[in-house]
Amino acid sequence: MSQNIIEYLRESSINNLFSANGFNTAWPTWKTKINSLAPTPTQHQILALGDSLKEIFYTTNMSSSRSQSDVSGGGANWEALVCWYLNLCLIGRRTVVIKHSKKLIPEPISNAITVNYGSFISNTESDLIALTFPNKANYTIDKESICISDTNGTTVPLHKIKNSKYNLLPVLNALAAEDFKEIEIHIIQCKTNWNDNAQIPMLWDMIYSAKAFRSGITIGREGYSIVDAKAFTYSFVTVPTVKLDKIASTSVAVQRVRNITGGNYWGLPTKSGIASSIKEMLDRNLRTGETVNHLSTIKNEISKLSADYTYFRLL
DNA sequence: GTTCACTAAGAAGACCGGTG
DNA sequence: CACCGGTCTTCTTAGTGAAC
Repeated sequence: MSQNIIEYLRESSINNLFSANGFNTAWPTWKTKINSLAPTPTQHQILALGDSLKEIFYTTNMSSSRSQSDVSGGGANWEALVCWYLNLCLIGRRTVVIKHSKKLIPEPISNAITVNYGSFISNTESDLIALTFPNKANYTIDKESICISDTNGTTVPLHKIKNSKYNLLPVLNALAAEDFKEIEIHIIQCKTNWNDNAQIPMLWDMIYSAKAFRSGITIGREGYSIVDAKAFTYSFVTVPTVKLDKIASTSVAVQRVRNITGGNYWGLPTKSGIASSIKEMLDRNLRTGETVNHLSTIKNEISKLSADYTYFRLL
């Protein structure tokens, strides 16, 4: 089966979600809900799942007993659900959403988003990262045909020596180093509750959008910086778990995230002055790379859900 | 030299009740 | 209504040792 490096990265990203225990146990319940919302999925139904992500998320939150394990696992699960949904809407395009993992993020990218506070190197531990790759041959041809040299000029072997597994991260590192200026980086900060945590995305967005600091803080290392990437945004996605009547357009929590570069979103239909549906992020931040919109690319790929895209485990 | 499996330690994260 | 402090579990990563 021919597969380009972008779709292989997407597959690896989704498989990584299922390797986490919390997501794996929640999945059967969510899948039932998703199947009822999109029974014979059309492109419109798939995209519209974004309006119902909160509903899907809450199907595993119904039990009245609120144990500490639900609390702790909730955050990682929400991240994973958002990651799964965005990747599903991005099939066939050149954008991949990755849940933070050293195994899957190319080093030039993680170097670029690193914040140095004096000599302290703060890996932002950002939740999700969306990468849009350029329209170049290496990203569209079969991943087995890629020919790329690393930063030392050595050709990167496509497979590991012993077990012949695909050498994903080294290949990505080399590609990202060579094409860094043409790659878009979008950080997607996920939080389940809104009230308590709105400061965090606000502060990180301030840091990333600031041109200069009085002292001590710099962004990027090893020669890579977000200002050199093709685009950079920072956005916020919440469930939210707070009661909706407590959120008004005048609330501090809303004001805090209103102006961040990538926008603020939730797993509900768009509400003017408060937050947009997560599905709007696709058009706003993750649109480039194709001339047609997401509905068109999903429509083209939808028949492959039972073949090339079984790793979404939708069926 | 490379890869895998396993273990231990560290960090992240959500949420709630109390307070001014 | 915003903020703070405290709790507890899960996930990730680094490290070690064994096998090829």
